[in-house]
Amino acid sequence: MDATNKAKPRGRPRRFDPDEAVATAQKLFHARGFDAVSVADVTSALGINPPSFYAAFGSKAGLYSRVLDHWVATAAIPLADLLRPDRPVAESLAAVLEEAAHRYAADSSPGGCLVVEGTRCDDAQAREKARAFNLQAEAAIRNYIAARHPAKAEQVTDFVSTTMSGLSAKARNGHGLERLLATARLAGLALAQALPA
Amino acid sequence: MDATNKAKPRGRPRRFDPDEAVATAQKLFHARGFDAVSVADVTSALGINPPSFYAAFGSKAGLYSRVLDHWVATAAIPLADLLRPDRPVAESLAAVLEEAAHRYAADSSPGGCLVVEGTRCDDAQAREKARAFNLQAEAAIRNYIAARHPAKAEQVTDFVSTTMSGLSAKARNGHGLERLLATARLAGLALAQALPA
DNA sequence: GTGATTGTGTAGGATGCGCTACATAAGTTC
DNA sequence: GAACTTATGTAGCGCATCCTACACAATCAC
Repeated sequence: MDATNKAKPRGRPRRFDPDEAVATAQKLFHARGFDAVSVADVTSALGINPPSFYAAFGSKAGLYSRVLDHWVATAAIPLADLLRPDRPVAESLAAVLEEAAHRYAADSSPGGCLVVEGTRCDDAQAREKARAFNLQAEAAIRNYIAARHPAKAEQVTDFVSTTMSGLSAKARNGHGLERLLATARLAGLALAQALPA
Repeated sequence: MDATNKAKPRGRPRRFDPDEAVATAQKLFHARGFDAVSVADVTSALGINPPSFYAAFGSKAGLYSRVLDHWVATAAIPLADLLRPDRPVAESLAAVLEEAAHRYAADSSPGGCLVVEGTRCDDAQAREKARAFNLQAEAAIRNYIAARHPAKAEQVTDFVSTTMSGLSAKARNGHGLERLLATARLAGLALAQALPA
C-alpha cells in the first residue's frame, strides 16, 4: 500500500497541502509564539484565504494542535532513546539537557521548545494542549528516575523541567549553542551529585 | 521636609493617585503579564476613564515602564545585600536562587519575576525596558563572580540567570514554594561544585 | 469676579483580531 | 449531459485593542 491516502476525493480539490501548511505554521509559531502569530499571518504565508484555512483546521487553536502533534512526532527530544536503563540516571538526564541545548539553539531563528513556550500563551485551548504534552514528558522523566531513585524522582524531575524551561527562555533571549550547552553541563553537575551512580 | 511633593498644583486636581495606580497596575501585570492586561482592565480597576490614564502615563508601555521602576525599587531581589564579599561566591548565589524561589511563590497568584516575564512580551518597548533591567541584574551577578572566579563568571552567570528564568516560569505554572525551593537547592549543588571555596 | 491651567467624562476613531455568509468554481458519480 | 460534493474568493461581521478629539468641570493666580 502507498503511504499516501489513496481514497479518491470527491468535490473540488484543495489548492494547498494541509501537511505542508502545518509545517509552515510550525515555523511561524516556533519563531514568534502562538499569541504573536495571527491567522492572517498564516493564510498569507500559505497563499490562501481565511475560508480555506477554517475549512481545513477549524480555528487557530485547531491548527496549533496539529502543529504540536507534528512537532511531538518529529522534532521533540527523543526521551525514549536518551533515558536508557543501561547507564547512570544522572548521565541520561544530563544527555537530555544537552540535547535540549542543541535543539533549542538549532534553528535560524531559535524559538526554544515549542511545547514549553506554548504552555505560556494567552489562549486557554492552545495552552492546555501544550501543557498536556509537557506533563507527558515530565511523567516519562519522573518514571525513569523513580525506577532507580524513587525518593528523588519528584524533585529531580522538577529540576530538569525547570532547567529546560530556562534553556528555552534563554534560547529565545539570544543565548547561542555554546552558552546553552555550558549551562546544561553545569546543571549536569547537580544531577551527578544528587543521583550518585 | 515632607516626603510628599508639596508643590502646589495648578488646575483641576487629579481624582486618583498615580502612585497608587502604579501599585494597582503592578498587581495586574504581575498576575497576568503585560500582553494579557488591557488598558481597559487597568482603567476599570482604577475607576478612571482612558483620557485620565493617557494624561498621566502616556501609553500602556509608559505605565509598564513606571511599574518596572517601582518594582525594581521595592520588590526586586536585593542582590546588593545577598552578594556579600565575606562569604563563598557559591553560597551567595545559592542564596539568590533561594530568595527567588521565595519571592516567585510569595503572592496569592504567583506570577514569577515581573522583569523576567516582561522580557518575553510582544510589545517591543515594554520588552526592551524589561530586558535592560534584566541585563543590569545579570551584570551585577557577573561582576560579583568575576571578583573571585574571573574565568567562570560568564558561564556561571548564565547558569544562575537561566535557573531564575526557569523558576519564574515554573512559579507561573503552578509550582509552589516547596518545589521551587527544592529546585533552587539542587541548582545550588552545581554552584558549589563549579565554584569551590 | 476674570482668565489661565489642568484633569475629567462622553463618545468614538482607526486598526487589527478571529471568524463566517454566500455565491461560485472544480472536481466526482451516475 | 445533470446532480452532488467539496474547496475557493470576495466581502465583511462583531468585537477588542490602543488611543484621542472635544467640551466641560475644578482648581489656581490676580
